[in-house]
Amino acid sequence: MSSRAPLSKPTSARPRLLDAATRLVREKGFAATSVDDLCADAGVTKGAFFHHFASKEALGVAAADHWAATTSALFAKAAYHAPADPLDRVFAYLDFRAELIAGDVAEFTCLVGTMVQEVHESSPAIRAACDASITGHAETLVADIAEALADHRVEAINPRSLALHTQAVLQGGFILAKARNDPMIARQSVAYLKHYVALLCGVPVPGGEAK
Amino acid sequence: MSSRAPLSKPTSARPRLLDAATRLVREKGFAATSVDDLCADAGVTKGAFFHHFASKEALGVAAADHWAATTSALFAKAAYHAPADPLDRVFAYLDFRAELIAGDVAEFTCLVGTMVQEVHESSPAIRAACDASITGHAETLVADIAEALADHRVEAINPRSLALHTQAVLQGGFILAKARNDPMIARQSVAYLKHYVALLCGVPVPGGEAK
DNA sequence: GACAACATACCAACTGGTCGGTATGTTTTG
DNA sequence: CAAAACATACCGACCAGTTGGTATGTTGTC
Repeated sequence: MSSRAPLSKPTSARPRLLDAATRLVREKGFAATSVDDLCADAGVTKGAFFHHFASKEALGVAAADHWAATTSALFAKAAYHAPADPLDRVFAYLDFRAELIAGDVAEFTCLVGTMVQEVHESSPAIRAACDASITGHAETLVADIAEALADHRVEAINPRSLALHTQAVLQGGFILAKARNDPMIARQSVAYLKHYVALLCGVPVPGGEAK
Repeated sequence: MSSRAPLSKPTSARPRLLDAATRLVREKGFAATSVDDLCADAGVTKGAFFHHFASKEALGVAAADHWAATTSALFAKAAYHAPADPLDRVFAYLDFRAELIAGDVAEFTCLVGTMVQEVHESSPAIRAACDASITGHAETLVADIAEALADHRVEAINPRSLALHTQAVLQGGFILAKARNDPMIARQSVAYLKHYVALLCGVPVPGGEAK
């Protein structure tokens, strides 16, 4: 999608605009975030914006790609990969996701989930970039889930489908957190998902379960 | 909120604007739907719009209230209340929700879930109206869930919390359906939720479970 | 029951401001 | 000095909201 080489100095306009988009779009949504807003937040002029991005839509695609890159780096280096047992890794992943749900709503919610809800019909390019981010992240869970299910002789469940379900639960938790202005419900939904995986594999849910 | 007596003829501007909002906001989002768009779709003039609604935000609140009223009427008369056993009613509710997920994305997704994602920070009034719609619907599930859990000696689960979780799963399914442009993932998430409830209560999941 | 006083429902034209985007510069860098 | 990386100034379209009006009731009073 982008053959633009990121060889410029790190304080250049492009990365600052992507950071601004990551912040502002999660706060206000894509349509309500104007190009002027982004420029003001990033401390660049409109000329710089349209030097780096052909259109606002192109920025949306780049922001989704940027989000995919930064989140995949975050999850790649996270500690939940450490446990030797696959099921423990799945539990650790869910615990990690629950830990991330804290503070202000705009800080823990998902950029691509927010964007795709608005533009899924009007912008096929942004929709595809958001899909790639969500589906790509789900794909990183498939191996652990598949091993965990196989270890516990669970045969009726498709690992890829369950991985996508985990993302649905997270996205839904974010929406209810926004509606109720309270992160708790999102953490609780992750806890329910963890409980489901435990029941599925016939093990006690690690770390208590009062809800 | 409105002391306006609905004595006027049924083809007046107000209900047609609410219907237009229900349709257009689900397609394009709240910010991307202009007052002119709404007027054109409803076949009324801008003067009529601002006669009935003080602002675009006021229409958003009214649309959320209208959504709460129409959906609660739909669910109140649905057949899933028929089974004598509470757990069967919960399963029937989830089957009903899965049945509704069909056709074009904008036809089965949730107006208030879409709206609240965009305006949760910028408009407290719309956020509260959307919260009331979601939380109010979840509340209609609490009694059946509580009875079902009690019948099967499940004590560690709070019925109200589980009711909210069902709504999170649905909202998350809608987002993934938008991202992937495919309703299947949303129906599948409801199937996972049904499976969870079955495991929780120690009964076989009714109606098969291949995923 | 006639008529003034008022209320509701709507309309066409308009306003100030903001939108995404462009044209044309100037500065920085290899 | 050439190209990339900006900055300034601007454009037409569109935005939410306002204006001053009309047509059609409804209501109170004698």
